[in-house]
Amino acid sequence: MKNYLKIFKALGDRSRLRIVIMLLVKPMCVCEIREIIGTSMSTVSNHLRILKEADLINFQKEEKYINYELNITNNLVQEVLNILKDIDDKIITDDHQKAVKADRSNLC
Amino acid sequence: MKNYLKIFKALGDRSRLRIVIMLLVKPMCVCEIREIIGTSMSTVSNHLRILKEADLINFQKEEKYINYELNITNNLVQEVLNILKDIDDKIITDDHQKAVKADRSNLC
DNA sequence: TCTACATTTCGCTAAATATCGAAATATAGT
DNA sequence: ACTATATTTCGATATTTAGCGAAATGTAGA
Repeated sequence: MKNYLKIFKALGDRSRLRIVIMLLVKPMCVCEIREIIGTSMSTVSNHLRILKEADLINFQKEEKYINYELNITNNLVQEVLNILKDIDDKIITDDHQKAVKADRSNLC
Repeated sequence: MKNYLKIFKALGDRSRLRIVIMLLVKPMCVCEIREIIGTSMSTVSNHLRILKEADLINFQKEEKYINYELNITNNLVQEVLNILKDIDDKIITDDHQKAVKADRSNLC
């Protein structure tokens, strides 16, 4: 039950739900996510820690940056992501567009 | 996005997750749920209110009691319940057995 | 090794929330 | 209409949590 609780708790926060859905577009670094969510770096970092502990995401080093990505190797996460794909929401659409355009060389 | 957030927030609490899963067994009244969860009546009532506001459950009068039941008319709820069916957990199994045996005439 | 910079950790505050018992409400059955 | 009882609401408290800025950490590249 604990893994389910962690996932639901993680997704029960507006910022974290937005982060997970924008990672459907592509893996991103803390800087890029921060720019889209609009909170401080430390806050984003904390959200990412919680998402990681719920096993929703992973990270990978790439040059100077740490890329955060959805953990699609987890079956439960896959099922949840499948549900999230149906979300129809203006903020989510905007986030999506910003994620596509996100360019770390201009932000970080 | 709001409906998703409400559902995830509602399910991100241990007691509420247990309630939802035990309602998969059968509709139950506050008394019966209280007996299984083990908190006060008012706490259970509050959890049920939150689950109702997330559109996860409905209620129906039956004699002296109010039966709470899963709202399977909601598509999103259906998808979520489908995920929850896979939970393998001792507390959940125990709850399930207690729900089967629950007899309001001895409790309420 | 030094520097620049991406990220995390820490300490704090404000807001949200789970829980309780007591009081209020509603209603079924006499 | 009265009574018993099922349920909700209220007010209070303790815990959790989201957010911040500053300081610490880690590391890529010069």
